[in-house]
Amino acid sequence: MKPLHSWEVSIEEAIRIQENLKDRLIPKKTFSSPKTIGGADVAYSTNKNFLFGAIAVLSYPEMKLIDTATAKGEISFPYLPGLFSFREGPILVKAFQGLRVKPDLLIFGGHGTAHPRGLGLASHMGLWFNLPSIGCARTPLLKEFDYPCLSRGSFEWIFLKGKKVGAVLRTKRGVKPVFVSPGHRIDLMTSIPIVLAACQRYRIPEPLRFAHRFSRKMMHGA
DNA sequence: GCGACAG
DNA sequence: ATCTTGTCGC
Repeated sequence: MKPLHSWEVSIEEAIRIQENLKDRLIPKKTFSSPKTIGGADVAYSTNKNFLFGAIAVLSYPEMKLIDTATAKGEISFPYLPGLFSFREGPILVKAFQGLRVKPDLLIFGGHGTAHPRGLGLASHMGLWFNLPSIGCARTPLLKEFDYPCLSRGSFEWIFLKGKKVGAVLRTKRGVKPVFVSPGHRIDLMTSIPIVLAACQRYRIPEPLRFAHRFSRKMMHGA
């Protein structure tokens, strides 16, 4: 795939890139029914110098592991809420290139459009890979939302300037909800049932759980 | 200026 | 994110 831009940019340039890429997002479903779903996650070494990206591809809706790829790299961008993709993006691109089976859709451990400038990690990487993508974060970034009731599947909207940009979704009864928002080539209403279906027994979608496990495994072995 | 702030 | 022991609950 062709790089959309350089990753070695200043904070000001990164923000400008986000504002430009935002208009290229396709906020609607561009696929029929996904046969595979990938999960992307990154682990950080204790010494604070390296990071390890992992992408796991699972069959959908069976959620059986089909393929996986990992990559190691040096941390080259600080952690700044709102600029997360510039920190984890490069290593995820590297991991993605090692995949033998490309997924029909990708779920990221971060936000999509539920982001101050409408371009979280999932949106950014969805554009980069030109794939439908969903953001599924464990904690909120935007603050305008209510908590859903305790039953699995219930949700509340996340708002940004009066617009619904995401959902606080209860993926497991009585357990802290996750924060779902569409990334690229998908809409919010389509994203919710997909994330729910990807959560079999745990709060976190299976593709993300696999990716998390593999990224940590690589970190310990390297 | 101060607090908030995905991982 | 990562560092960590026990501990409460299904």
